[in-house]
Amino acid sequence: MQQIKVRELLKSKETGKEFMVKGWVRTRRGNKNINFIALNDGSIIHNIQVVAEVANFPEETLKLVNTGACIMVKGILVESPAAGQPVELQAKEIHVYGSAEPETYPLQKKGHSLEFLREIAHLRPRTNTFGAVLRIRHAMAFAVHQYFNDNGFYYIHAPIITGSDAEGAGAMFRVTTLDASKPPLKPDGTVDFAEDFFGKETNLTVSGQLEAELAALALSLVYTFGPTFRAENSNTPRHLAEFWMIEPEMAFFDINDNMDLAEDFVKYLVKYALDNCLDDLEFLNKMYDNELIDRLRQIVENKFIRLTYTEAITILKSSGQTWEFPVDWGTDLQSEHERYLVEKHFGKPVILTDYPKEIKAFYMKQNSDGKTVRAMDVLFPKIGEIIGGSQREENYDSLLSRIRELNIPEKDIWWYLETRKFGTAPHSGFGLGFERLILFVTGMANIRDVIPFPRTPKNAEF
RNA sequence: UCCUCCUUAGCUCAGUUGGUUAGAGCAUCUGACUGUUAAUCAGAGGGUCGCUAGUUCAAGUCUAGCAGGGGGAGCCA
Repeated sequence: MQQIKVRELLKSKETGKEFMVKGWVRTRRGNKNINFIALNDGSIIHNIQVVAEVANFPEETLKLVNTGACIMVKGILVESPAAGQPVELQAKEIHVYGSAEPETYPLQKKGHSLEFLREIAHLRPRTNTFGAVLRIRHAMAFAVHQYFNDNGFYYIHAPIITGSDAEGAGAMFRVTTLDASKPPLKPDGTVDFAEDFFGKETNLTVSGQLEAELAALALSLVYTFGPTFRAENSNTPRHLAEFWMIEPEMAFFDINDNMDLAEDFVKYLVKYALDNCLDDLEFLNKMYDNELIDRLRQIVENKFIRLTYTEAITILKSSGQTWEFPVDWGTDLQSEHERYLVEKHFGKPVILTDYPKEIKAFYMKQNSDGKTVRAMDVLFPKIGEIIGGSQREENYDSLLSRIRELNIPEKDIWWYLETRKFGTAPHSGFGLGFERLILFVTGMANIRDVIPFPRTPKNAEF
């Protein structure tokens, strides 16, 4: 007899037929004569109700069928006489793969706080919430590849170990095989990285963008999707030390093409979730955020607002709000300013462009005004910046002079400069924080609850 | 890293101006119930009050330090 997933079984019309399911017990209840077992195998948020006539099973077997236990059930699928489920499985045979002692199993039938579940991240995938989040996370990863493949993009694997910190996106984690207690020293007393594994100082990547640019200037449309590492001491519900980032890079795209792509891409992903994960979204909508599904629909249906940094400053200055941080042309926007624009003033996602060059990265293309660059940030309600991108500076001389202005060591990125020397092309790209997308789509409030095993300052457990 | 709040039973929390034996709900265990839906009902067990030091006749309660966690800020995705 072939095993069937709960997801298929619940849809099955083949009542009267025998099936085998395997999964983990959520609850068992009942009386002397009959037991009801809610069984879940993670294939769907719903459980199959297994009905066991107590007389048909040895006492020891049913005693082990507690919350958390892993069991196999063979039984006849029947229409359920009671409300709550369309079908149920009339058990003929039950085998316990692994019991879960009720007194010590940490997950109970009742709800747990998300903070507590973070402490038992090895068991939290067994909860409804994390089942839903992890299935949605999978669906979003799949949809990312689907979208790009359908639109002629190629998936590039950017290196995870890097020898440069050219983007300056943040503090890095060093990668070394040197003995930390007695590293080889140079005559001046500093560590001699020439003796290290790669013969130079290396770190974990903070961005695959520069490598993606190299590939875009050959394959035209590319994207990366991989882990990214930032050693910043960030303790917020929106930051991780290890997270996943999606970075498309497109030759022959200007900043407007870039915005069009970003908007279309994000809407595709949200729509994909609504079309393919509605069971899980309905659960999250009910348990955590009553406006979740409405908010997702609004994203898909409405055009994003596009305005320049300069226009945003004007709106903020004339808003009549009192700010903790003053608004002035030339300073970066603070969270309170971004939130006002997205949540109060417009009430929908906003794409801000043309920031002052001083507050943006060296590789962004300068506008003819000499003051601003073709940057774009996509700001979302609740989570703030979900995408950061720009048109890239493709002119060799302009890029080089900006690199020199900022004292970026040329020897580290000679290869990046060479792409502008040989067959340069206008191009653009952006980075989408995958976990921030999942935060938005699931309605979860803390980024540690949308990745299976979060890495944050002082926490690398599991 | 800064600001702020929190830490009491397995979980979620209450605990008065410092006062004698620290409570509740859920979970667990025992019993009842012929179809339950986070089943219900009755009973029972369960505590180094985060750790350390101090103030006091007396500390869950006040003070300091440390640890862990939440929220806000910065950095950013």
